[in-house]
Amino acid sequence: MSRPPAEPTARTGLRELKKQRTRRAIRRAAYRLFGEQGYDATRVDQIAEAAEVSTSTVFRYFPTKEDIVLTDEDDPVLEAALRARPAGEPPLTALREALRETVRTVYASPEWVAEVEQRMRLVRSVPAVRARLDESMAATGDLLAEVLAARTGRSPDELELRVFIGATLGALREVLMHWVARGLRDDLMSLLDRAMDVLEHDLAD
Amino acid sequence: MSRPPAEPTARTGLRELKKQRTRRAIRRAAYRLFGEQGYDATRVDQIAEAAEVSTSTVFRYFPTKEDIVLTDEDDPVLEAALRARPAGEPPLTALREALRETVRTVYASPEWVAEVEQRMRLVRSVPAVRARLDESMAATGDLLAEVLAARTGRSPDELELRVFIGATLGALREVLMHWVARGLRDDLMSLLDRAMDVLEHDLAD
DNA sequence: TGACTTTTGGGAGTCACTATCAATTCACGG
DNA sequence: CCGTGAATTGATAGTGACTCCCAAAAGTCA
Repeated sequence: MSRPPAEPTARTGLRELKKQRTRRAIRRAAYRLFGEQGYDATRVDQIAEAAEVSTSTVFRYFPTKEDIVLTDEDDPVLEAALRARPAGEPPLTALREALRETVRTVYASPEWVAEVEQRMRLVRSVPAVRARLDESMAATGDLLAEVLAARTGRSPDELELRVFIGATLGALREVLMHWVARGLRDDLMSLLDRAMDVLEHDLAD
Repeated sequence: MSRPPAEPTARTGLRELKKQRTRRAIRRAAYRLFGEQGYDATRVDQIAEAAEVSTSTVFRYFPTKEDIVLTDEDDPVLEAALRARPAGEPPLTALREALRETVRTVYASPEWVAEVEQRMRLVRSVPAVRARLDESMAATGDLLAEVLAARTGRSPDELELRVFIGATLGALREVLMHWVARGLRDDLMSLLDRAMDVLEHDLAD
């Protein structure tokens, strides 16, 4: 896994480091203020001030206020997990296992868990954030379509494939909503399993 | 089906009539301007002016600009169709038939078709409108949960039930997106059938 | 017709977000 | 270690959706 010298990810040292720091500082400040005063009552200026950057900088890092909440570093994990599934495996099994793997990965990092939980609480309470989540899930759908289409040699636009993905993501959405509605107390993996069982067996209940 | 005299829907004559007229005028003006200049380039002031009302009035009728596009009169149709299904019928069949019935109803009215098509075009091109559609589909999900829970004597919050609904609506969303992506040329009913077949058979393809 | 209620218009204000430009900070070869 | 070029930042001035508020207008009903 040696990297070529000119990676597009880690360009030049100090600059990139500071950027990541700023990004984190903004997120941290935002989460703190959201927790203290609520999402709507927190102005972007306040977040900027708390993070010790200018308002313009906040918008340079996050295109919208909702994006401060939803950064979505899970997509690459899901994609990698799905690509790692054996070629012969039926799509639903592959997707199910990839989702399980993603949950496992997230749970392996305590701070990641904390972040996800904070995020989900905002998803529940703030409609705008929820809307943004749906949008990002749609993007995830496009991504999954690409990967699954490549696996089976079909077109990523084929209706049957998209329906399959749409149904699965719709189910996943309900899992997340159910989870957060009950105060994140349930075991996410179990909820996911129950949901995927519904999809696998027969949807006719 | 005779109605009690004091319906909350049609309160008093002239007032209500004018309201409906204003509502329509705003929508008509908005659709026209959106078509001519695009959604983003159309300011709410312009819509107000074209509809010959004040800007405040526009916001009194529609809480957001996106809501001018999405009014969703289909929900009651869907609900009625679902309630009309025989009690013994398995949920997926009932929901499938209810959806078919809804599509049929919409297609029975040419102007309704025109409206839906215009709406869908904006859903495709404007992210904000699409987000609003997702939100309204979530609300539809809550509605369906109530009705289906009542049918089977279960709780509307039960995960399995919500997953079932979420998956179906996810599939429906893909149908709509597929339909609009191909310029609304396909037969919507056929697309719906193909999608429901995917859900019914096995999602494993 | 006249009192009462609902709806409307207009104005002032808030806040997320954009565009722009000068100042600062970092990268890197000499 | 220094100077030049590139990336990043901050400040400022917008824009436009949306809210609040109040006085004028219109509809309702006795």
